[in-house]
Amino acid sequence: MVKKRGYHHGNLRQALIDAALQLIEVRGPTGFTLSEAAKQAGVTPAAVYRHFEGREDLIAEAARQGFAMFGDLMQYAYDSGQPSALAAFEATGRAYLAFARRYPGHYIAMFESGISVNRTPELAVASANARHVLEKAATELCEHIPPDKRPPASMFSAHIWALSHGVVELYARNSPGTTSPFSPEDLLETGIGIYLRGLGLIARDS
Amino acid sequence: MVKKRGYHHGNLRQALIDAALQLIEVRGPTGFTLSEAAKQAGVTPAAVYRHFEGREDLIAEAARQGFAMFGDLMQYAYDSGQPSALAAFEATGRAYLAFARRYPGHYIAMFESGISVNRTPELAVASANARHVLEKAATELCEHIPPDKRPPASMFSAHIWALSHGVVELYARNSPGTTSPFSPEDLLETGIGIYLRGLGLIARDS
DNA sequence: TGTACATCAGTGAACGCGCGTTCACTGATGTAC
DNA sequence: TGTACATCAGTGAACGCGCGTTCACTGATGTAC
Repeated sequence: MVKKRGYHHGNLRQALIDAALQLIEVRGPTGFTLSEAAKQAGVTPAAVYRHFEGREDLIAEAARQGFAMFGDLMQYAYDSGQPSALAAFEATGRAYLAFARRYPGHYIAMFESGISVNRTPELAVASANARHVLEKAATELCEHIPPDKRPPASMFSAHIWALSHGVVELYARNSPGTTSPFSPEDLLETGIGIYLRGLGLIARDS
Repeated sequence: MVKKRGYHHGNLRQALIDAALQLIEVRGPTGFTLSEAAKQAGVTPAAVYRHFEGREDLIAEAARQGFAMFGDLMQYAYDSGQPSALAAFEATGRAYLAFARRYPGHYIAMFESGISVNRTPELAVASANARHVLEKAATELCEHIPPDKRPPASMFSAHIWALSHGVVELYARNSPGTTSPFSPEDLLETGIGIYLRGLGLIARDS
């Protein structure tokens, strides 16, 4: 609970977003209600309308912040792997899963809340930026493949995104019944490893 | 609308399930309400309780039927590819996507509705059966890999399941903004192809 | 430094709504004789 | 074949609930003079 400064909250806008994220994380994308987020921020539901147009707008902003962090994290990981295209790519993949693990509320708001990425221009920009980081890493790595055997970079990155997302959804949630003897991190790392070997990007025995 | 036989409906139970599936497909996993499903089946909400314990129970049964069909479809595809382990495996993968495409309501009820696969014993069995088909195909294909380079079959099948699920969620929905120049079918087929090449199961140039 | 005043972030009551669920009931169906 | 009756699938009214949203308001804040 944030320390209140008397009548005015101080930073209600962000407090509402944080409350929303926590509710989404605990109760799932459906479990979020505007009223409850307001209550958790110590405020009347009506106060929300000073800062957001409504319920959807609140989720959209939470998702936007998620995409912004997501993009930054992947960008940072990408940079940390440079100048090796392979290292940069693998770091980016790991960053994907790390983000989903550390910020499940954001991840759910971004991918499972049902809000369109085109709902607001800001959200669309943040989402496109994040996508671009992964695509850049994929494009760069693609250049190490002989052109005649090279898949389109957008297909490459779509494969990796799909694999990462699938691992998160099926194995990194506490989704009951869908357990696996392997950790999501292991699954993603080995999966990407085999995939890259299939592209001839890493040696067969490494 | 099903032809009614006077006062009694005839097959209200299945009509409710079908209505639920259609609503889930159109409105998303959140959009489903018991009342609306009842209305669509031409019946009072209270009538639902003659056939189901409540809202959750209805979704669980819809998901169970989905898993049953899902398992059957993959089993059929698997059989159709025999005796080639590779052909059987690839057919099973294609069947995964085909199911998600043709029965989106079932797919959503199964994987996105938030109901636990352990909610009822019948649901758990149906889900385990479906998983088993994919694992069998993976195990069989694994045997063509030299034991020292062979990944555990459960890891293998987890990779494929994750990739398939990711492709469905990100590219096979009309999820706005997440478009790709490639069809989901292409994405999954090429993705699995590269992956299998990485395992040495198909030739590098095929 | 002190006062008047504009701004605006919050209140609290109210609304209409659709939800899931319950209950006593009714009337169609099918079976025993 | 006809009748009495048990079964049970549906009705319809009612419930309490929490939701998102609106509105006129109030009182804290900060600025101009």
